[in-house]
Amino acid sequence: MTGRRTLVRNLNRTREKILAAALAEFSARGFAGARVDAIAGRARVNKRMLYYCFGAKQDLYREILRRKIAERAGLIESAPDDFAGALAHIYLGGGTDIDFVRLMEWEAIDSGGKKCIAEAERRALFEKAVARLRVLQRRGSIPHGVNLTQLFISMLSLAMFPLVMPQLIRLIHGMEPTDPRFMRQRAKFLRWLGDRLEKTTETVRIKSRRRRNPVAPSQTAVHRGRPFKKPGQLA
Amino acid sequence: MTGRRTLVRNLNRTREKILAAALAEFSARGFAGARVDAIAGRARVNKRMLYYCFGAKQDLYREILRRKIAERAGLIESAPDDFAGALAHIYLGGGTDIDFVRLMEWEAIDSGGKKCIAEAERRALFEKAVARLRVLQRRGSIPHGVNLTQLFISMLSLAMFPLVMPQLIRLIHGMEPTDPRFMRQRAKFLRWLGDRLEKTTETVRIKSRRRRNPVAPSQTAVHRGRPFKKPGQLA
DNA sequence: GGCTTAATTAACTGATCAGTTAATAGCGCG
DNA sequence: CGCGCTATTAACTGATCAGTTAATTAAGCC
Repeated sequence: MTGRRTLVRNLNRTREKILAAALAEFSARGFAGARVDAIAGRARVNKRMLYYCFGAKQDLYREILRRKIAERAGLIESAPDDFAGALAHIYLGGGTDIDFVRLMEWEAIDSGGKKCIAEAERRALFEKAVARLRVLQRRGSIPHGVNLTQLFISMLSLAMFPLVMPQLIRLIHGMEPTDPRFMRQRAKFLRWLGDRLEKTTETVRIKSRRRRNPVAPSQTAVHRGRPFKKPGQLA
Repeated sequence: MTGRRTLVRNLNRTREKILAAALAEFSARGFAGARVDAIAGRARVNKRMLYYCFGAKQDLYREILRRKIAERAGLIESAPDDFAGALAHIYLGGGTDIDFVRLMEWEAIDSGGKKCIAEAERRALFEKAVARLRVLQRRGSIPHGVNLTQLFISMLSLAMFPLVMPQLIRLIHGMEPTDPRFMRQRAKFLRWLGDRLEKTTETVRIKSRRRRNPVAPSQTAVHRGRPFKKPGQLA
C-alpha cells in the first residue's frame, strides 16, 4: 500500500518500458506467440497502457521491427573496404545480435510473401551493399563474372545462420552460438573465408615461386590464414 | 446425401491424408499457428480423427518433424566427393525443399534451447559430414588448419538461407527463392564458391603460366567457373 | 441377420487472449 | 482548492481453439 501511494505518471517512461519489454517478448515468441499480458507484466505497467501508447498489438510489433531495422541500418555503411573485413563486420555487428536476427526470422516465417516493413529503405541499403561489392570487383578483389547479389546473399547467410538455426549449431558444434568462444571462432573462420575468396591474385604470386614443391603451396595458404588473429576485435 | 451413402472407412488412408495436411499446415504456420480444424479441413476428415490416429496435436507435430528429418537423412551420404559438388548437392537436395527448411526454422525459433527431435541420429549424421570434410582435408582439397565444423555450418548456411529468409531474397534480388531461375543461379554460384575454396592448387598452376599478364589470371578464374553450367540438374 | 468392435461424425467444454469499458487518480493551471 | 485532462488501474467481453464426450455407423465374424 505504501508503494502504491507514490505512483508517478510519466508517459515517456511508460512507453520506453513497454518498448523494451515488447522487444524481448516479440523476439522470443514472435507476433502471434507474444502475449500483451506478458509484455505488460515484463514492463510492469497495466495492460491498458499498451493500447493507450501504441494502439493495437500489431502496431506495437511494427514499431519494434522498425526500430530494430533502423538500429542496424548503419551496418552496411560502416563495413570495412576489404571483403573479409566486411564479412566479419556484418557477422559481429548484426549476426550476433540475437534480437535482430530473431525478429528477421519471425518476419521471414510469418510473412508468407506479404509486403515488409521499411521495404524501400532496406532495398536501398541492400543496393548500396551490392554497389560496394561492385567497387571491389572493379579493383580486382572479387573476380569478374561473379554474381554480386548472390555474393551478398551469401554474406548474410554466413553471418546470420548461427543465430537463425541455433539448434543445428548445438547439434553440429556442441556449443551455443551465443558463446563468446563460438563467436570468436566464427569471426576467425569468416575472415579466412573472406580472404580466400578475395586475395587470389597475391596468393597466386607467392605460390608460383614454390611450384617445384607441391606441398609447399598448401603450407603457404595456411600462412596466409594467420593474419586473421587480430586480437582485441572481440572482447 | 448420395455422396455420404458411400462413406468408406480406411484408417490407413485417413492417416496418410492427415499426415499430408499436417505437413502443409505445420510448415506454413508452425506448431502453435497451425489449427487442428485447418489440418482436418485440408485432409477432409473429421477433427476427431486427428486425436484418434495420433493423439495430441504435439504428437502429430513430432511425427511430421521425424518423418521429414528421416526423409532428408540421406542427403549427406549421397553428396559427391568434391566439395563444390557437395555444396550444390546440399542446396539442391535440401535447400530447395521448402517444407524441410521451414520445419527446421520453426524448430529453431520455437525450441528455446530445448532438446530436439531425433538428436542422436542427427548428431551422428553431422559427424559423418564433418568426417567426410576431413577426408577432403587430408587429400589437400581443403586447406589444413581450417575449422571443419565451421565449414560444415557454412555449407548449411549457404544452402538453406534463401528459403530461411525469403523476404530478404526478395528485397535483395527481386526474385522469389522458389523461382527456378533463382535456384539455377544459386546452384551455379555455390559451385563457383565451392571450387574457389577447394581447388587452389590447380588454379595456381594454371595461373602461374600467365603471370606476365596480371589481368589474365582473373580471366582464367572466370573460365574455371564455366563448368558449373551442368544442365539437366535443374529442370 | 445379429452382435461386437472400431472408424467416423457432431456437438460440447473450459481455458486463453486481444481488445473494450468503466472507474480512479495524478498533475498542472487558474 | 476546484476543475479539466490524461495517465493509469481493474474488470469485462466475445471469439478462438485444443481437447473431450456422445452418438452413429461401417465392417467383419458367427
